[in-house]
Amino acid sequence: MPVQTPLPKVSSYAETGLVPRRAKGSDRRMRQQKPRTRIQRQNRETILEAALEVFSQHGFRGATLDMIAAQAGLSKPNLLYYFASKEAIHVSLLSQLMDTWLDPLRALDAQGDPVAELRAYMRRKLELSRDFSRESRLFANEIVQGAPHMQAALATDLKTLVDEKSTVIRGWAAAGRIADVDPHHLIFSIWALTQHYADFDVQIRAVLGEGRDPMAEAERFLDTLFTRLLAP
Amino acid sequence: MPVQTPLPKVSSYAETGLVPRRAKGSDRRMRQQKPRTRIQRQNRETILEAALEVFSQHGFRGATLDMIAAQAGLSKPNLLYYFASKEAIHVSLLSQLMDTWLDPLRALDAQGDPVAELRAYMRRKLELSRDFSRESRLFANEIVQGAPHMQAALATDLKTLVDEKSTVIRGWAAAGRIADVDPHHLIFSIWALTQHYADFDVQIRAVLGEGRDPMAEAERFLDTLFTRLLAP
DNA sequence: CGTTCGGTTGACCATTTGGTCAAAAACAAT
DNA sequence: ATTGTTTTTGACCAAATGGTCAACCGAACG
Repeated sequence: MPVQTPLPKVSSYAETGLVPRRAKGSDRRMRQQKPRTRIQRQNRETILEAALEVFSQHGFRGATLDMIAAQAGLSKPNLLYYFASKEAIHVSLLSQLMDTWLDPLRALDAQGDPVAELRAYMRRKLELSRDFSRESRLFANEIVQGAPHMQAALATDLKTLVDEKSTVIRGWAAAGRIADVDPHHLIFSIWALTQHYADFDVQIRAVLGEGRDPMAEAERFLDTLFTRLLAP
Repeated sequence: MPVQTPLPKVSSYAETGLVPRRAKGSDRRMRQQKPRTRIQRQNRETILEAALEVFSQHGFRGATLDMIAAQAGLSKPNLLYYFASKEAIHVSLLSQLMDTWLDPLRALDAQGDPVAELRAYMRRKLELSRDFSRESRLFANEIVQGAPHMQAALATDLKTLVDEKSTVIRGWAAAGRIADVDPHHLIFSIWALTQHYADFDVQIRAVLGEGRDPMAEAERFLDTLFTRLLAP
């Protein structure tokens, strides 16, 4: 049994120890990209919502189909009628998430005011951390453990978008409209600082103690931080 | 079966689903705080090192005793001769880690030059991320999932130390020796920015592409960032 | 040399868990 | 109502996994 999991291409069974198996029954039907009936769309929705709750709290391995089924109010075999496997639910959740997650960066406008654009990006990311902390933790869990299901997406979609926006930012720096900082690391710093408030929520609350509002304080602090960092 | 795990005091079996059970055989002996023989000290060491490797890569639930045993080059029953349970290994690792992790902050000297002290703290944390990335990921895994084994330590040891250093920093700000920023969030930002490079390593490498040195670049970037943030 | 005791392990066990399946409901179409 | 299709589930299964235990090994000590 390999202890050092080799980095997989797209989807790894190494993590779960499962051997890929042709699913037979429902699989054929579920392969249809678009769920047909209303009940299908609705149940898939319910399952994904439940799975998000459970996966984000326990990680992939820590979550069980029974937990997800209970949370969704469905029977376990019923889950597997809508998704081919536990892994399929996880992957579905992750790929769906990726889009939402990148939207704020896509919105960064090369024509806008540089400092305002970057601060707005930071604020949008912070809002995501506040309003979609489960999604953030799901993502964090995945990446911390080596992104066994997302490697590909990171190196393609994500990299492409980041590189593109980095060019814009580099342009702004070259024009002297913001300070001369490395665009990639500037973006990393926005990710790190905003996601930290979602992913390390327990720690932050433990340290701050009762009666404080981490997110509200974070917004003020980060606003100051980026204003000072970016000033030309 | 509860899907929503209630937050436990110190050590929770809820996560594993196991019911506490009196260990009989080795437990009595292993309760002795200090390992007696050299071989005991050495094997415990070996096991913890192996467990660190495995836990940091797969999380608590994702790791198995077989993986750890294989990595350590010991048999599974032998692991359980030295530690009462899988959980005991995990807890041992975490409490050991806590100290190392806080050292850099402890070293923050109220008598030193404010900006230099804070930048040095940041740099020490970044070095930890570089040289002890497994420890960082172990910690991240634990916190992201709600810190089931560390709640207490966070709210006591950690909070105490952070509050203490926050007072120092607030003093510096009040004296106009650094910019007037919230001390707690300043510390959070150092944690977030440095640990991000360890915990999200895969993502960072995927985005930067080949032939770059994330840590070296991070050091320059973060130095700029904190210099600009802290300038009075 | 034999006993003792720390250390080690093969075989085993109970539970958990992802997944299957045949049959039953529920629902639609005729 | 009758027939066909989709949805649901109780009962199972095989593999994985944390943990146990009785027996075994090896070296120190009398």
